[in-house]
Amino acid sequence: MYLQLRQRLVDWIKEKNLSSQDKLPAERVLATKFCTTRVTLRQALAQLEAEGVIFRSNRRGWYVTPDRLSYDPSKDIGFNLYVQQQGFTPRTETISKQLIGTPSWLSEKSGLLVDTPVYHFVRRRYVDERALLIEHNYVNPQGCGGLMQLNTDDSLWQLLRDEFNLKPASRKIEIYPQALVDNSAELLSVNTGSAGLYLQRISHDEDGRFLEFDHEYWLHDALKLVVNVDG
Amino acid sequence: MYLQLRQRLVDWIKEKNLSSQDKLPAERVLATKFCTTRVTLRQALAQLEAEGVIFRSNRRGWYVTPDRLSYDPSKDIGFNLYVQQQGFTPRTETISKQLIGTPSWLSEKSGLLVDTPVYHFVRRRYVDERALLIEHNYVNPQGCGGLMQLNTDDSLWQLLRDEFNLKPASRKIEIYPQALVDNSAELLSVNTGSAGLYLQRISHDEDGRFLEFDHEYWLHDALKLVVNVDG
DNA sequence: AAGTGGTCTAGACCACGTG
DNA sequence: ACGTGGTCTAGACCACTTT
Repeated sequence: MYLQLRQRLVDWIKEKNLSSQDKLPAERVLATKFCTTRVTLRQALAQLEAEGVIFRSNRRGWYVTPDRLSYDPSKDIGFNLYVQQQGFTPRTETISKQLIGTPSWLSEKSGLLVDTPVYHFVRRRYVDERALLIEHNYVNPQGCGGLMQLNTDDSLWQLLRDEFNLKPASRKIEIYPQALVDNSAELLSVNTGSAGLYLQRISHDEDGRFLEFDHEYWLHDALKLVVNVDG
Repeated sequence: MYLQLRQRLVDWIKEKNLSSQDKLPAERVLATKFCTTRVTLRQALAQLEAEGVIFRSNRRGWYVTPDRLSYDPSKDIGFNLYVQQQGFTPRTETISKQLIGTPSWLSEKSGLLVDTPVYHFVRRRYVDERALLIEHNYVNPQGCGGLMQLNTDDSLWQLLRDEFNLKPASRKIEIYPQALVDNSAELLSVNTGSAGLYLQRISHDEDGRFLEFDHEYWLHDALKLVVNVDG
């Protein structure tokens, strides 16, 4: 029954010509309109959410999902440029930036000694005013002292390249589906346990020196990764 | 409440020392044990499912999720070898193989003319007897006639390389989270709408000739993609 | 044949977002 | 202040799996 309802909802959305980011009526209204219980309706909505057709924003209601953003994590032209090239409007918020001591897990991954200073940035990125991801950057301050005083609402890599002449030569990227919980879920205004995509990237320069470690927590329906590989 | 229950379940699993692929008790038993409703229990279970802690197999019950498989889609050493290297037991089932006419969507992606013959393989891959993915391969028969008569329960790329001297020179990979529906969901014994990861790969040889197009539908909790990128 | 997971009903309360 | 989504109750039936 909820799968039939799912289909009726899809048809209804198409009929009403709802498009990207448009809001659906309240659940009780929809349940009445489609002659069903709220529970069953919510199951149909959850189905469409899983398929990426609609999304919800924390107690605010249900909306039609925009098209996925294409994203190549092996490039470093910067998020904002990427988004613009695809005809969307980007925005980045720097939530926090500080100089911290290298934690042990980062030490293992980067080779930095524990408690060595390292820059830590937390940023939230939007596309068309929908928050799509939370990004954590850990940057080796060697060679880019003063980075923290600059405006980090654009591409970090652009700053590193243009201001400090730092370029990544090799990158190791890890990607897997992971539920959004705790901080990431809160900052993205989604429920704990919402489907998400986790992306991690570690970059070294041509001398094998650690440059940057990066975590990204994306909404599950927000992006399409595109990678070109040779050889 | 269901988040507290989630935590109690985690603790209980740890206490009982349940490990990879072990079965949890029936939902009604758990609901009684933890003094709650089946509905609330199921919400806690769904939370743990989203986090990849447990998984369910079609009306059979809940099980503890094994570790993720690491997987580099830019390599072509073959699934079976990959899995073995990580200490697991692989298995591949060829569900269907046939020579079909190139459909229009594939024509656009590959450059093959519509209705030109192309090999189509559908395979199901297991790790430790858990079905993790459904794979569709479309192979350009030029240069590998007779491929369909060979055993395709191992690496296709190994066959192409060893039997036909075909090697990919460039690959374009697309990856995104996508709910498992219809055939893929059925073949993997999961409910329609279960979280999954979609992976698509198109390979050309050094002359730019189309070699192979590949779709993969993975369980969301089954893999960790690892890609190394230079430059 | 029994038990199980999947689904559904018809309510209810609460905390949060919005006006 | 109101309406909303998020959560919960205490049942029930069915189809499928397992015994």
